[in-house]
Amino acid sequence: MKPKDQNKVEAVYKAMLVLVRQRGLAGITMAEVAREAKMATGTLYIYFKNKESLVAALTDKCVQHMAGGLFKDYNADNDFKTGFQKIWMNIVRHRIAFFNESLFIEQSFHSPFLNDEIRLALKKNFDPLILLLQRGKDEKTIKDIDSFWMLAFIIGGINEIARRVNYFNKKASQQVLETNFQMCWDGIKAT
Amino acid sequence: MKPKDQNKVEAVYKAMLVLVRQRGLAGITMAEVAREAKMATGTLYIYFKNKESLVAALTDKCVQHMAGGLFKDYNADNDFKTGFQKIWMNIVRHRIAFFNESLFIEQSFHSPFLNDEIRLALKKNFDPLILLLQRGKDEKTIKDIDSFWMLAFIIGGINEIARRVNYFNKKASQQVLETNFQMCWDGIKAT
DNA sequence: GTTTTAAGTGAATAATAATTCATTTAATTT
DNA sequence: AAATTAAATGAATTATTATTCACTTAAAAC
Repeated sequence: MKPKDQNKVEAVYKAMLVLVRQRGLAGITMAEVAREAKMATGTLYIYFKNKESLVAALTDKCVQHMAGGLFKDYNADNDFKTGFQKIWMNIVRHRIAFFNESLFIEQSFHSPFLNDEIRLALKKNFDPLILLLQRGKDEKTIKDIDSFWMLAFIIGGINEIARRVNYFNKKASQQVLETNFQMCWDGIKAT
Repeated sequence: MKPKDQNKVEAVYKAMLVLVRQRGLAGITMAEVAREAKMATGTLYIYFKNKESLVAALTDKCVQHMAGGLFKDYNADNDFKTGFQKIWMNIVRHRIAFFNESLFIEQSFHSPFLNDEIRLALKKNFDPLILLLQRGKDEKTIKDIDSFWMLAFIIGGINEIARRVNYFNKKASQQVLETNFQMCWDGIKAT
């Protein structure tokens, strides 16, 4: 028997991300996705039951991916600022490199497809970061501000960097990232 | 002759914003928009040539709206921080109150519809703010950081506040806004 | 109050897009 | 190397959605 070509699933995901970036979830058809992924329309339906489950599967994958790597190279023994900077850099680099994925999540968030389970998973991504912030507050290293809003401040800035790198075709050099981190840090550090 | 009911255009815009918030640009049909706006499908086509021009018209309107009010109650005689805070508050309040409009712009940004003219108009919105930042840098009140990135820092934080207010149904009290402004200010102020 | 004109209606039609399926292709097994 | 099995194909079908249009309604002109 002829085995399933597992590369195809990846090819479909990649095609979706490219097309959604270009035209939005509103603007793509299964035929286009198949063409972009270099396969026949019918083949799509061997790997995915229908459009809805394709969107759901990719959303899930992107959400998973976003969670992994958050604490990469993080060392709990480091002082708070060092650890926080590590994580900040991890997030910003991920958001820049996988901007299409953030975008896709964002779009599927506002679609007839997405369910509450995925919404919750998205929020849970940041639980470890909230714990870290608590440590910083306990040590009086950072301001005593509700983590919900402090996280908004941190993540908002990061998101906008990724947006601008992608929309305005800017390069975010190490220099630029460090400058941006400095603004973030000065914003949250205890006074 | 029977005159056009100009309220209908507004009703259609409102319906679009409500539905796009719920289901995304991908998930709405002209029939649904008409139903939500309490009119027959055919009536939509009296006011808008087709779906594309409806999306374009609403995007344009939202972009215009976002620009107005940025400098409301701003007094150039005030010291830099006072003036900046005024504008920061204007933006954050607008983004919260008209979150559906930001969302719609965002979605139409990634659609087969949007043109470069609108993209440019969006960017130009912030030109006056960039000028203001320059003043702050000249006076050495704020850090000497490229306005492009400083604006990313400022606007990113604001956007995320608006998102969280809307998605997590949080109330952004004056207290919360002031705390958030403080983080932003500490981030950009000269050290 | 009759005529005229354009708005408003919603079922009918046209266009587009999702999904299926008869057929072909290519691994694997015997 | 023939038989078997499931993947792959893409045209045909079905479903959905945009758009039109013959008709109705209501305001304005006369």
